[in-house]
Amino acid sequence: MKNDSMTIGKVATMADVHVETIRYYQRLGLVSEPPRPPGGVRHYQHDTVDRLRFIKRAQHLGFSLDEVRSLLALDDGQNCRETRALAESKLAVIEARLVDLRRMQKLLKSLIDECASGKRPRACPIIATLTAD
Amino acid sequence: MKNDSMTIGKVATMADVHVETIRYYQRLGLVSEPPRPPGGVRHYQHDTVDRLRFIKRAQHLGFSLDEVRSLLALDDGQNCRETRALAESKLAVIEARLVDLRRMQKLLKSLIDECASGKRPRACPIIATLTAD
DNA sequence: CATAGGTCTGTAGCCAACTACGGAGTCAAG
DNA sequence: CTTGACTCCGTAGTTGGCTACAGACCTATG
Repeated sequence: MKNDSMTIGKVATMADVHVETIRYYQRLGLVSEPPRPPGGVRHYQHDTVDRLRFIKRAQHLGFSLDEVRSLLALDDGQNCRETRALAESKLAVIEARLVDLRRMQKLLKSLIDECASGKRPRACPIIATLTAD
Repeated sequence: MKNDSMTIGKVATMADVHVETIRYYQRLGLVSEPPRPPGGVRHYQHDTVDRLRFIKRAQHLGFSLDEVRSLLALDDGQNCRETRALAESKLAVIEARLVDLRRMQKLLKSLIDECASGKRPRACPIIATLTAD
């Protein structure tokens, strides 16, 4: 039973961000600001919480707020052709990151195995994982 | 036929970073500074280039310089028990990121497909991809 | 109906990660 | 052996992404 009308403080708590961060995102246009009822305070719907969570997760994956903006545009966008082109370019970025992350994952796993089995003769070449073209 | 002795400018070009960035990393201890021959300039080996590339790639994957430092410690570290614990915690981080990235990838793919097949009835719920717990 | 705690607006400060610059020294091509 | 590009070292400035007030205004609760 979610109350679909919250003040900014409640939204902040639910999305685990500061109130000021929400306002900052509003200034950047990443989150929209509902109209303020004359002489009252703004009320937000639950989708604002989702949007904030999305932003935070995407940042964690290495996207800047500018990149996040264009990811969000996929959600907001109308034009199919544009949306598709954007989605394709973002997909390429994501797939490149997946490759790098999988390399790191693999390397860490083998490092842990080596350690576990007592060997580990020399320093492990973790740097080599991400230096290939 | 790589010349294994370069000045800082050459290293910067090869790693595609600014000279100042290298010095900055040296100050942070992420990259070591070879001794300066009296009245001369420092010379670097190719492994510095690798190290710089690694740092940049890792940053792109959402790791801060502090986190990068501990990844590099895996390469430099001697103690097997420590190394293993560190590797395990980094592995967990990486796997969480992989999950999020795969979600995004999947969503973008289906978005592209929908667009291609002419349908796409309503806005696509890209935000939903990363809002799940 | 008072009052504590939340909201609003604006502006200023902070931290990470660079980036730029000044002035002196070094070096290599011509 | 000059000259132009590069290095060194220190310090100051910038950008992105917040974070912290200040002072006025709302609003829920007892």
